[in-house]
Amino acid sequence: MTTEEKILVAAREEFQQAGFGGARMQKIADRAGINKASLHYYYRNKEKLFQQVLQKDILRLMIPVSMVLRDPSLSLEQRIRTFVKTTTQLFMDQPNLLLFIMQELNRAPERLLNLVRDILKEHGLNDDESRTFRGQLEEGVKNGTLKPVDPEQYIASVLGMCMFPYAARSLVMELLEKDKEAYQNFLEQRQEELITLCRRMIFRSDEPED
Amino acid sequence: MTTEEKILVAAREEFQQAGFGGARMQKIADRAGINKASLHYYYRNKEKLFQQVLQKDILRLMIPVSMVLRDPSLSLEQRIRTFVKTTTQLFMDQPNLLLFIMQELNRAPERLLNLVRDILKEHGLNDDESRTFRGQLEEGVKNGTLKPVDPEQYIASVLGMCMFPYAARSLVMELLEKDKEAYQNFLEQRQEELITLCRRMIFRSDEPED
DNA sequence: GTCTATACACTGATAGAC
DNA sequence: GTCTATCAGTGTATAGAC
Repeated sequence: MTTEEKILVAAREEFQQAGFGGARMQKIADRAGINKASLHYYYRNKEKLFQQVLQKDILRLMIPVSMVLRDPSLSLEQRIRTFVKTTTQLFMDQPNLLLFIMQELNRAPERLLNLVRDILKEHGLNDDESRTFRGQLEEGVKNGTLKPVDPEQYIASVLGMCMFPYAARSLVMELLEKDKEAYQNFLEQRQEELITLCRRMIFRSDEPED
Repeated sequence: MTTEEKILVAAREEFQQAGFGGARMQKIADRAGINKASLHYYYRNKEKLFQQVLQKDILRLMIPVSMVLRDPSLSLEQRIRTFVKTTTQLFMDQPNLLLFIMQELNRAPERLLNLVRDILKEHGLNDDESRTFRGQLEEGVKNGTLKPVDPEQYIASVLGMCMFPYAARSLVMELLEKDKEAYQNFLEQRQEELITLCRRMIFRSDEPED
């Protein structure tokens, strides 16, 4: 692991935990096991370092998510399963990733939205709209295979169901009166249940069709 | 409006936007239209001021939410409707409230969880467990009125569906390719759709029963 | 490339006049 | 209660030796 990488890892931890304003260059240097001056040697200043970290994290979140939403090879059924699995895996691995991005996207939207758009454009190369999540939902509603639903409202719901318990971990923990261990358990069991619940909102039967 | 209140409003805006570390006492003073020294006259230091703001905001969020979850006078059907309506109204009014609390709850959980617990204890005086959201779901599943579901997983899902589009506003906006105005529209239409979707996950029919 | 030492700006907080 | 002036502490960033 190069010094450059060690710095990025250390910086990510610090930025995710403290936010840009609360993060301290000294702490990042400590975590990375180097001197504060070396930090400025690799990344000219705090802002540049932050940009690097944030860009990497946005990629880490947006690429898998937007891919699952648009991958033309997936059936509707498979897409739901894949979406649940992908997000669960991602946030089990990176517990603070989502909230960090939500935070910074909210703090300075104009600075980041162009970046996000480029990522979505570059990695969402599927131009067959009928083979996206949205397109499949639209078609299913039109021909009556699915229960009537606004595709975008449904997508937002799936996003919320999959992501919110990770982003709002402490809040949900308290509302459900669970401790850390019980909540971890809860999240692991959630995958199966999520698929069932997502299906029920649109499918006419609880039985899978493919 | 007293100076004290003006400060709290100004401080909330600044803290919500910049976080504790990024917030500047000077900016709070400017927003409140007073001098920086007066800030310290009313609230000894930054930390105290922050605590005041955060406590008020936690109350603003947790009281209505936990009340809807436990109010013994609500039927299951009514509870879903009320939950959707309450959260929608709250976040339309206070767009940054939820994300701010998620942020701070994540940044320093140990400092805030006791506060949250006290609030929940004080305002969740319903000791008839069978008349809570959880209790009603449990009973419905047991006697077959409802589709089989884990009550807590369902509650977490409803929370996510209602709250996530507000907390992750920019993220969802981009994934759905909407601008600010279109997204506002989307959120207004969402109320109706939310009730339908929440019902479908547990009720055997789309028709309301009461 | 990595260190020590230091410059420089900023911020939270206080003293004291009015 | 509200202001001006100012201090002390901290944090980013750089200079320069090795």
